[in-house]
Amino acid sequence: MVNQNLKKIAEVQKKLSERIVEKPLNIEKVKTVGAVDVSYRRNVAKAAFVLCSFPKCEIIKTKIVKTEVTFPYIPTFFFLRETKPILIALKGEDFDVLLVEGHGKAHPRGFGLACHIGILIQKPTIGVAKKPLKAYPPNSLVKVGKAYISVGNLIDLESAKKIIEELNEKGYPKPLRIADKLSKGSEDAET
DNA sequence: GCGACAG
DNA sequence: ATCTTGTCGC
Repeated sequence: MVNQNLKKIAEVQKKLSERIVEKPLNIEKVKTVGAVDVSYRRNVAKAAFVLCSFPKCEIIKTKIVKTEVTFPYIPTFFFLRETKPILIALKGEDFDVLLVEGHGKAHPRGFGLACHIGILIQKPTIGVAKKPLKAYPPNSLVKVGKAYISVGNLIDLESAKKIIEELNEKGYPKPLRIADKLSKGSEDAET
């Protein structure tokens, strides 16, 4: 029964949420910001990674990796679908803070995709989503423009908010807009 | 079965 | 997210 497994996974999420470190991040020391977004086409997940300078946000590099889709989308279990393509896209990359398309702590069990990625890579991560989930911990969510921001790992909400405000462009953080556009791009000229 | 929420 | 016709607003 899939639901029983999800119940167990939900318990794991709760347990892992205790390992999230929420602390102020010295923005003066943030020089680069990374961003990841994933799009889908049939059974292929296309993850786009964008690296930009901070706070000027000049694009330093971009990258796209394709992987096979291994899991369906299930609300509040988004990480099952996106973790693998994101980790592959991040392989070998460096940055001071990472923006993740999806919620962080603003999740029913306080452990959205941005937290999951943040625990795995042990670097500051910020969750950025277009819509809020139905339930989330009090004071875990803040809106900047059209984006819903929450803590991923190794940062607090105030620091995260400041960074997103710096990167805000047309209501959404610039590097994620670019990652979104890239991941959806139709540069299909391959074998 | 009903209810239903990131992408 | 993706697919995809039609309609509304600028």
